[in-house]
Amino acid sequence: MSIYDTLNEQQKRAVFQTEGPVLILAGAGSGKTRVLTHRVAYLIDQCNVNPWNIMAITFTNKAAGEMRERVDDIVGFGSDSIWVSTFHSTCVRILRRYIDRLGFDHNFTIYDTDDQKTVMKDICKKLQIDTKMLKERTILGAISSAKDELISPLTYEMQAAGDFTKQRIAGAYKEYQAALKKSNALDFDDLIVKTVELFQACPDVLEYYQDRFRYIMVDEYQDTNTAQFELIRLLASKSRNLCVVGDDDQSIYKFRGANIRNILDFEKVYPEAVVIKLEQNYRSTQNVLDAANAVIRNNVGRKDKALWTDHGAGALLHFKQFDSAYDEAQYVVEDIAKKKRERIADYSDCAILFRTNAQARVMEERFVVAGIPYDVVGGTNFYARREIKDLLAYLKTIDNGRDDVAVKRIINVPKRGIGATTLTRVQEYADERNISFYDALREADQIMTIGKSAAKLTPFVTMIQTFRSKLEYYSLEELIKDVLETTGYVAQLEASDEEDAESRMENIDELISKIVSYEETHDEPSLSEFLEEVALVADIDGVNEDDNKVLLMTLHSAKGLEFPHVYLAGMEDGVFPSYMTITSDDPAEIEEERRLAYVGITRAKEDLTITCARSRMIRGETQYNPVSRFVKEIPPALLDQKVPGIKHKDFEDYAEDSYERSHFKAKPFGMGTTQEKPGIFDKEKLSRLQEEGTGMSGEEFFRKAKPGMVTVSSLGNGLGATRVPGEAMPKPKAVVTPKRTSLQNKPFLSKAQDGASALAGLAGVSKGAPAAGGSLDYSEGDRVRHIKYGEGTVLKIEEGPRDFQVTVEFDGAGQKVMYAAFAKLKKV
DNA sequence: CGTACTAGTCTTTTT
DNA sequence: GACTAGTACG
Repeated sequence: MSIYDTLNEQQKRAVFQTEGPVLILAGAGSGKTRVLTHRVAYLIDQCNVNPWNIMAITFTNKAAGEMRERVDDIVGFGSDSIWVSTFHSTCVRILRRYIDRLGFDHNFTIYDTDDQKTVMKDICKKLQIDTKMLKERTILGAISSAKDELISPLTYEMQAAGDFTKQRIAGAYKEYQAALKKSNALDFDDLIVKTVELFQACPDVLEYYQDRFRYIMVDEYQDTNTAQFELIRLLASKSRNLCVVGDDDQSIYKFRGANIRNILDFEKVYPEAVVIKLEQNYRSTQNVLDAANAVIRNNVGRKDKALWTDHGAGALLHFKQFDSAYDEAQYVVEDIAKKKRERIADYSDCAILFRTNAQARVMEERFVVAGIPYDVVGGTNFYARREIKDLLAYLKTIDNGRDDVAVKRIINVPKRGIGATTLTRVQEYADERNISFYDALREADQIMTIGKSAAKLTPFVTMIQTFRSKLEYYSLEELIKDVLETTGYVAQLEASDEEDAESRMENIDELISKIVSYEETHDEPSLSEFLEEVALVADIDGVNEDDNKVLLMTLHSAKGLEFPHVYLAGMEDGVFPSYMTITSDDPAEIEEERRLAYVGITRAKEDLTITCARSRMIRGETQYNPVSRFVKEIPPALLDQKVPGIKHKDFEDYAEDSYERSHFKAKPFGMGTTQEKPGIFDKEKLSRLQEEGTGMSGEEFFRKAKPGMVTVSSLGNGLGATRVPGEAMPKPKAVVTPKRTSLQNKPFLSKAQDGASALAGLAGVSKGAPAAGGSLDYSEGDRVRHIKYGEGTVLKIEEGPRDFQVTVEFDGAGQKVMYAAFAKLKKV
């Protein structure tokens, strides 16, 4: 009995087909990771391939980590020399070694979207581009798309002929690349592009890696863009042992340049390719799969396949529509609480998936109130928070003085009385001499134009230089603590009476512990490497499956994951599929959304609950949306509840026969423009809803909502979102919306997100002067009162680097650790 | 030079 | 609704 006996026939074929190009079309839950890991094992064990010659590429660090772990489990030796990593880290690793061939320094920095925008702003000013007409975002988006397609500034310029906007973008593109080069920086897209350029320019380097990577495997191949395709093509062109795994039905990253043709045309590029389809699903029940199959069947231009399982039909899918997003959230949270109570499921068995990050909010509020532990994946990246970016900018400056963006970010943070005029002068000086901003600072006393201000700049330079020299014998932990202290960053934060100062502190502590754990887990920790790891983390990477928490995330983040109990929330036309795609005249966009729906449905192992709301607040505007078309594409027999009969004939017809259609037919309701007609909802229901939700009487609402006032927006299919134009809906009176403060700024995937502590954050009360340095009017063993938690006993008081950390056992809320300065505990 | 306030924008999805 | 960039003011 070998480890391969547990595989099914197709999986075996995929594992044993080691030579030449292989395309594995792996449906959701068909065990592709198993195939990949067994394939690696087979190569090493049976084919005597040196682990050193094997490369596996994934899209996220999490996927890479899992793969390495599982290979470790079966191979047992040599697995650390297998190259398992993401596209981006692979490229960084190669570039760190060879980028000098392209005229960069080895310690280049990686710019995130924020940094990119800063650079682009400067460029727009320089090129006198009116950012009202042409936004930085747009330009950067265009540049990013160009890079995804390996289009250089020069080529872009040539293609821009005759198009004024494109010409402007071309100019900006050129300047942007020059600016990055000057700062010795690369953006995300550059990581791939520059590696391809390197391979094209230096055949010896390419050959080195071709000889090294004799067996290449690429996961989630449907998500590769043209640049990534080319990178892989170059690497594999010598050995041709390229095995790609993907599912065209799960291609959901077109907006990021993913080219679905890469997988659809694989056999054209590699005519000798062996194609293997994995259709047996080991994850879900047949009902879940039937639903997924029925939905995805409405797409054209896909490789035909149908998932099946021998798991049995399983439970029906649950469907529920609610009056408001609050009710929806309430239901989901209660349902999870019920499952937990009845021991049907643990918290970590449940995940809530939605289309947009913003939808997490309403859910979060309910979870906090219910006291159920949860984690939100994504949203604002931990490393994108202001205080974290500030500190990283210090580290970057110490690491690479050529990074102008970093230097300018911190030159006056904390305030050093250095103003805009001084900065402009310094920049002019730097431009004249073609030196970096930081180098200009070093010569501050030479800059005639700034006069006395030079005196403010010199201490900054001295400080940075000191950090640099200390770095020789310093640990990174010591460095960051030194930075926090010497710059006065913490002192400033403590002195500020900003509401979120406390959560900022927590974030900083979180950063320190990340640095510490980085140092602990790496043999030769370096500042550059730390900064690089930090730049390349994905939201999903931080998810810890061992925590017993409900996970909230977007459908995009959920790809590759599975949960026994899945809730698909916000299934409304206008939300999902999004308004943008419904109004778009490119039918491919709806298809991409449908693939996203397919991804969502197939995340469920046992139980799938689909919910939607009749009304929902989106960007401060209440919208009324019909049930998502994707729900209507699910055969009614698979749902435990009928998709509600909306009093609109066409709509009903559409719902009724959608399952019968092999493909989404021409829209039954006239395309597009804004039409004046009353809403499509049952008037009574809507009236009741208005009364409950907005405080307006049903009468009043309908007076405002008469035809001519209510706009059925141009959703193309006439089913649109209705709203009262130009008039913001009054706040729902029945619903308490707690102010979010520290929750918003909570450390990325913070550890203790229990209800009580989060509730304290929601109350947003912690202001006040810090007690640091002084003494406390209570001591260990004393009884104290906290504004939110009530009374408790002080267990421990520890003197931290900048404040006392007080551990209190509260009578109601349990044990908490808090900063004395913020907790404002009163002795009783 | 630093701040407090206002007006405008926005993400749909992310390495 | 929330966040941000820009401006007017001290």
